[in-house]
This record gives sequence, structure tokens and C-alpha cells, in this order.
Amino acid sequence: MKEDKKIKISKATLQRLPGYLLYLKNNLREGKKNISSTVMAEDLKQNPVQVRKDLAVVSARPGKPKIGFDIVELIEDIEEFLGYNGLSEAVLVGAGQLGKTLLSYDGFERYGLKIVAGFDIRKETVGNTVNGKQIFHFDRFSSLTQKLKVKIGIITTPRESAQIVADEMVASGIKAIWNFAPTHLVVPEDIAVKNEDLGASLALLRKELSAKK
Amino acid sequence: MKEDKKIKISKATLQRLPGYLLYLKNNLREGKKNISSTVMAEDLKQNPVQVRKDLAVVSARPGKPKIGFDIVELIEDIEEFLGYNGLSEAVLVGAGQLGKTLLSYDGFERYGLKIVAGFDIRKETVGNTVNGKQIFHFDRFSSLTQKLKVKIGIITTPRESAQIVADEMVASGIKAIWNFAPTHLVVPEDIAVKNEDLGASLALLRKELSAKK
DNA sequence: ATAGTATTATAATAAAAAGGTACGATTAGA
DNA sequence: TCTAATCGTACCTTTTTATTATAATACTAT
Repeated sequence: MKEDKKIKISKATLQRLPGYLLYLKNNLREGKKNISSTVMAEDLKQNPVQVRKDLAVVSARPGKPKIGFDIVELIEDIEEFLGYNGLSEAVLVGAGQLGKTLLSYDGFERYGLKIVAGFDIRKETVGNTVNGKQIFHFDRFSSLTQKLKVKIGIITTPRESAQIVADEMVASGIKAIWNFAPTHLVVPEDIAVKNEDLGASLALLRKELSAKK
Repeated sequence: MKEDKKIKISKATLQRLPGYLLYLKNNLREGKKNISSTVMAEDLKQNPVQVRKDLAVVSARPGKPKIGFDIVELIEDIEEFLGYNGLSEAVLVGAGQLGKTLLSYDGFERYGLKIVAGFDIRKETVGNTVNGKQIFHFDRFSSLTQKLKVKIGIITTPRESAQIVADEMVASGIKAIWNFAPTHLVVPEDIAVKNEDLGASLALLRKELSAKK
């Protein structure tokens, strides 16, 4: 009953929010209780008004003049907004090194994501358990995923297999795909895809580097 | 002598380029030689004009009416632009599971990045070799980095150590930091930082998902 | 209390960035 | 030579960001 706000959240704002969150948590750890938009803007190389506007989108609680915002409350509101509270479940396909790293990383639960199972096709991998999560044969993907009603799929296979896996995911009712394979996936309109292209990130970093010097 | 183009590359364009690249490579693999902006736009859910504009930024070679663009040439130009050719070297601090995964991943070389060494402080890790790359004690970070004149640093430590590592990196002449630790880093103006916040990506994916249904 | 001040919220506006439309120019192929 | 696909680009629209201004609030120190 709180999702009916008409405020349109811009993509740019959305991308800044996680940054605010990390920053606020750092400040909380340092023992601060409050923080002003002025200080935040300075540290994050932003504009104070921009910061206030961004915060206003996700938090109804006003800051106090002369004091600033309550850090704990802001963190709560941002996490709520980003969905770090409601836990969603995900399945992962491709239990290679990257896949195993993700399976082992419990930190995702802080972000509201729980990987419940892994899938692979290699004999030496199927049947193993990583961090308490079992690796099943990909044959069983569709039936298990549908039974568990999982809506998020993670692809950590080699490039060649990624599209096949994506197709199978779509057929199994997955609605959001987090793709770590370096390829462009073709999926129906109503499926959300987020490509985690480390090469792309790197390129951005490089460009920034060369722009600075 | 090729960097004097005045064309301003927008951040949005830059973020789209790696996507084009993956897409073009897929098409090349399928044996296509040419491709039109119309088709690209359709497949990538973009506007054809946008595609042409983006491509114009990185490639001087025009597309041909009735034929489209030469895929091989486009790939070359995009890779050139993104710096996938000139190889840069990087050092990595924090040889935990994620760190080791990155050290093992040779795919970065395709993106023009070579990780030359890892650093850690744990006795059981220091001295090991991962994928032919040695893990040194962090004590030696500054001297080795300066000797090798490395300009890119990768942080894969736990959150608590990240700022300390960043400070040391800055002091050792690192100019670009690729941060995988979930924290906000404070660095001087002239240092480029790219945060790889998986939680943030995830949040974006989730939002997209909830927007679709 | 009261005055002073830092800070917020909000509005109005300006500026910049991104996106999209329209159209003339070009060219492969019939 | 004609046609249809495609390009490049000038121009317009929308979105996003930045700036400025104003009034209200609440702490601090007198």
C-alpha cells in the first residue's frame, strides 16, 4: 500500500542510490547519527539539491534544519526502496569458477537475493555442494525452477551456452536474467536482462582515467 | 595523435558501446558481413538514429546505403575506441575467492587488461600462484607497483580494508581503481574510481523486473 | 525568551544531455 | 534508369541536471 506513489524515478537517480547507501553506512559505522545534504554532496561530488531530491524520492522522512537527515532512517528507506528487504530467490546456471564464487558469496542476502541452487552439465561438478547449495544437472532446471517458482536466473556459463540457457530460463518462467556471460542475449519483451559486462566496466574506468590526465 | 577529435562522447553512448560490440561479434560469428542500423536497433531495442549516432562517434567509416555497416570494421573501431587493443597492466589486492576468480580469468586480456600480480596479507595465501600470477605480501605493494609502473589497481578485499588499500594505491602512483569491495572510497580528485557494486546491479534488475510486470 | 544561523523543502528557472523525427542524399540491384 | 533501403544530419522534444531564490524550521548562544 505504499507503492502507489506517482513519483517517477529516473534511471540516473536509481544508479546513484546504491552509492548513497554505501556512503551512509560508512558514516553510520563511524558513529555519526545525522548528516546534511551539503556534506553528502561534497563527499560524493554531487550537488546538494540533487542529493535532497534523490533522497526525497525514496524517503518520506524530512531532514531537520541545522541537523540534517537521520542516517539510520535514510538507510532503511533506501534499502526498502531498492528491495533489499523482501528476499527473492534465484537460480544459477554454470558452476564454473565465477559461478562458484557467486554461490559462495553470502553477501547477496544483504541485498535481498538468495541463490537457492546451481546447475551445470559437467559430471565432475553435478552433485557437488557449494556453500550449502546443491548443484543439479541442467536437465532438471525447468522442473525444479518451476516447482520453486523462482523468478530470477543467473547465467555464468561460457558465451556459447548462454543463449540456450536463457531460452530455457524463459521457458521455465524466469522473468529476470542476470547475465555474466559476454554475449548479447535475445529474449522476449517482458523479460528483464541485466548484463554484467566486466569488460564494459573496465572500458568506462579506462576512459575516465584518460579523461583525467 | 588520434585523440584530438573534438567529438564529445556522452556517458550514455559509452555505456552502450560494449553492448554493440557483443552484438556485432555474435553476428560476425553467424557469418554476416554487413548490418544496418535498422536491424541493430530492432534487435537491441534501440532507435536506429541513436545507433548511427553512437557508431559515428567511434568510427569514421560510413555505412553504405542499402548495405549497412561493415561488421568487421565496426568491431575494430569500437575495440580501438574502448582501448581493448593497447594492453594495460593492473595489480590486484585481496586474493580471496573473488580475487582469485579475477586472477584466473584470462578473458580480461581480450579487453586489454592484464593483471600482473596479486597481493594479500594472509600467510596461507601469500606465496601462492594463481594462473601463473604470484601473490605477494601487501607489504611489498608500494615498491613493486612503482617499479612496474602499474596505473590500475583492483580491490577485492573485505570492506574494512578497502579504504586502507585505496590509500596505499594512491600513494603508490595508481591512477585508476576498480573497486569490488562494498564501500565508498575516498580518493583525491585526480584518481578514477569505478565501483563494481553487484548489489546495485541487482537492484536495477529488480526494478526493471517490477516495472515490467 | 530572543536573535542569529545553518539547514531544509520547494519552486522556478536555466542549461545541458539525451532521444527522436524528418528529410535530402546515396547507392545496390532490378 | 528507376526503386527502395539506408545513411547522415539538421532540427525539434523531452528528460535530466544544475542553479538560484525564498520561506520555514530548529539548534545555539546570549
